[in-house]
Amino acid sequence: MGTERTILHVDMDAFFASVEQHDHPELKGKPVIVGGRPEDRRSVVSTASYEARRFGVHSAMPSATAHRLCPQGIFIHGNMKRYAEVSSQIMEILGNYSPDVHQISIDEASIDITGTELLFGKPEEVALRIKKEILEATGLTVSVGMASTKYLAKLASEVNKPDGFYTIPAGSEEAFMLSLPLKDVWGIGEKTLKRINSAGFYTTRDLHNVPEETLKMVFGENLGLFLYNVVRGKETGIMNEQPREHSISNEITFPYDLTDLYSAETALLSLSQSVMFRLLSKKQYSKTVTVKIRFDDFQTITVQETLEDYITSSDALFERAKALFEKKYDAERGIRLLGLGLSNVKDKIEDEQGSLFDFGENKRKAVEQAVLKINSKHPEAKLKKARLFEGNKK
DNA sequence: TCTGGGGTCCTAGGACCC
DNA sequence: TCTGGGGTCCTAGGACCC
Repeated sequence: MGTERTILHVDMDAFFASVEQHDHPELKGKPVIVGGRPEDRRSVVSTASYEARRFGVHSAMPSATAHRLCPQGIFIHGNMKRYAEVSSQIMEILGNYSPDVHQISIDEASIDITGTELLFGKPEEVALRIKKEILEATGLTVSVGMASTKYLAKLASEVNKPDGFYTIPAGSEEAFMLSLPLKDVWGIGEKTLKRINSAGFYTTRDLHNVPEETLKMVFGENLGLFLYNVVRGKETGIMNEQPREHSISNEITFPYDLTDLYSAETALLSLSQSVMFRLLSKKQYSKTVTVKIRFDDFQTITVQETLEDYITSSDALFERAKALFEKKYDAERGIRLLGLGLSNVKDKIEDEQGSLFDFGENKRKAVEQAVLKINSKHPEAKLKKARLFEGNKK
């Protein structure tokens, strides 16, 4: 006793679409679809309002499909800056109730309110107050789940969406999991569900009937242990630790497949710049470069390389990206997507001595940072490489 | 109607070292 | 001469999530 924790999971309802409906009241009650427009080739839905969901529209669906299902849908490109602004407003409210706020994505967070009863009152009251405060501050509804672990609180928040509140009382964690369809278990996606079904299991109870060792034998050490614990409502560790590593990447899907080397390299140059700017503006470092290529048949491959020294300029990054890309380039295959990422990103170089930059690199780095500074002060004064202009010309 | 973009984590094999 | 394990780093691919 006394070790029970109380976690609230706060999840915005149809976040991007709700922000649009709030900012533009004429959209209220209408099927709003935030994401790519149907006429944009290869674009998808980011968020659909509940009105649009009634037509079967959902996230990640091609926008053209969404348009077919819901011709009266109002398609909006979306404004990430605005969404981020509302998001931080909400996180600030949560921060008033506990120092232990874990933001999971732009529209959800969990907060540990264990032991705050004397300060703020009963947990249910805190949950309802948070809902009310967020509504007053932003005009948006959220769904809140309450349970003894982050994982279960997250599942609880899904139960009465939208504008919901649901508690999994201490002691009934296992019963809750046994009542949950397998497809709703967070962490079991399409592929894993199929795998579980092929092994002859169709419900959480089916899995519950199997000994730990058997699950590990059939599904491997990690997945086996996860399944064993999750159906018992026990801590799975899936949402707990701090991220071990960090990466920065950008990718682009072309409206029409690229077929020539020059266009592909121009795209890589542009990606090198955006990735490097993001890295530099956070004052971070990386020496691992990954190029991602998706071919016209949707086969997706990656080529990766860890360098001796940290990358300090977008030119240097571009050179490495180009070399990696050329290893896999095949003139016979169209290119649908190109991505470029840096992984194992660090905040500091632990050993400056071990990675002295040569003078040229230092100079280039200084220029790069100056450009970045100008860009962030005067976003309209976009200093771009001549080649990018050239690439944009038809 | 073909399938976005930005992430994290896991698996598995090979290299290399002890 | 032919044969160990364990640990760590790296690469490539894949699953999952919002």
